[in-house]
Amino acid sequence: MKNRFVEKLAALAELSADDRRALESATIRPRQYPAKHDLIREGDTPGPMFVMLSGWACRYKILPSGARQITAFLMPGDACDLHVGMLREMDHGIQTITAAQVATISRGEMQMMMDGHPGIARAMYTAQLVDEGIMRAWIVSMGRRSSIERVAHLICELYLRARAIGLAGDAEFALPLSQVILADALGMTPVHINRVIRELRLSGAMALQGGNLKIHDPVKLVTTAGFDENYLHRRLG
Amino acid sequence: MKNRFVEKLAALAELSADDRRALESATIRPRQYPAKHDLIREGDTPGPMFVMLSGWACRYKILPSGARQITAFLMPGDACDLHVGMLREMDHGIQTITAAQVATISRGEMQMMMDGHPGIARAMYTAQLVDEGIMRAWIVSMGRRSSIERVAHLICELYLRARAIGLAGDAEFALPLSQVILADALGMTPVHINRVIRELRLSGAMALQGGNLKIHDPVKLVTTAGFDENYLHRRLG
DNA sequence: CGAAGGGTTGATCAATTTCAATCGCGGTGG
DNA sequence: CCACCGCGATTGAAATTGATCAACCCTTCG
Repeated sequence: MKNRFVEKLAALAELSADDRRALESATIRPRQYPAKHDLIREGDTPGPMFVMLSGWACRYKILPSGARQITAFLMPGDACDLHVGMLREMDHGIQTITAAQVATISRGEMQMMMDGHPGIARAMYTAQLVDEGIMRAWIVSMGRRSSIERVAHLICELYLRARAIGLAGDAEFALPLSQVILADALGMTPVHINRVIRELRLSGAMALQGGNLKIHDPVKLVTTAGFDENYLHRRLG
Repeated sequence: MKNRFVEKLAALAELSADDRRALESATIRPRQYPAKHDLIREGDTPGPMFVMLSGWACRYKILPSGARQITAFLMPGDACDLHVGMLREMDHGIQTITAAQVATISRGEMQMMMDGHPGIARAMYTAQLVDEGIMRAWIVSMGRRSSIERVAHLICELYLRARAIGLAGDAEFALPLSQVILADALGMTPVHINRVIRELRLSGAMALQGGNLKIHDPVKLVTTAGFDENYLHRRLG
């Protein structure tokens, strides 16, 4: 059973066997959560760092109107909030989407690990930069891409992220996101998401059904998304 | 003449006199750039860290269609890309909006400064967290706020940021952003920005003219924005 | 069996973009 | 000195995207 956290960091920076052991022992005791479980809520005092070992989660914010906006998806291997303990309170919540195994690492423990393992520190900082790049890409999508481009772009991003951690097949991966969740992430209505997905299916680019996404025409998908994978900064080989 | 960088960091974490001296000497020799000057372009190899000492700049991305999306505004005191030297190439550009004084700090120098001055390290990490909070707030705005709410929300953010660095008066501050730039930041058309600004003026909430923004009715502005300043994580007095 | 959640579809409505023009102002070359 | 140019702001009208409202279907699950 692979440790997705170690896998992901190893893809971002060179890790020694010792680095890997440290990361593995820090995440040896994950907790299991059901779907739709709040790991932390807006207004809570920040606690330890979360590490997703399996399952998906999201950051989200609820507006006064009751509308929800998802600001990030967390996939296996993703850690969140390296430094967040410095803040007084959370400005958003984090909730599981599927059942998930989540490890926690205290701020002190993480600090010690990064002090003693420069490779880990490098990988964590790079992961942070990638996350920021993803946030910027989301801003670009929301601001300047049409609904069909937005959906296609998100699918491209999620496919590459899934593939980077060994969760995607050749042109297919498990995408456990309901249309409501996609709508909340992309700033659209579920109704419109549904139509856009149909349009992408009819165009032959991709198909999403039963939590499984198949990319039928990668070139078409990438061009309709205007996707440039540069921002994900994946290390070669 | 105040050093806005030191001011800003001091507002985020306790800084000793020695910390301040270190920051000041690192930014003693800023360069002057004209408006609309690219500090770094998408595709460039990342260089040193930039520190804005005066003037405004923005991060931006150009899409294949030629459309531009601004993903962040940089104001005096803002530094960018603490760790960005780890990446192979920039996934976006940074351009001055007004004439600006910009200091550069090499990655090595910054590392040494943070190693030797824990207060500086704390302040930098907190600044980073605030920047991430701002990005998330932008995503929320673009996804789930109407155009008038978006504009009002951005104005609230910029006012508080300006005030935090002593650049805002009681209910007024210099906002050197053209309607085209606001449009590129908020994912709208300049035409519509114009109408929304008029609407906000007619409602008595605020007025923007000649690069100066006056808040006539703070309560109205905040409520139409649905603004919650929590995410800016400003330290108490 | 009934209810709930997720997906799908049609019809209508509203927000925003697009297109097209005009205006004012500061700079600049003749 | 002044006509001309370019940029930013402003306004109107038409076109379009995506939201809203309202069903209906299917599957799962208590």
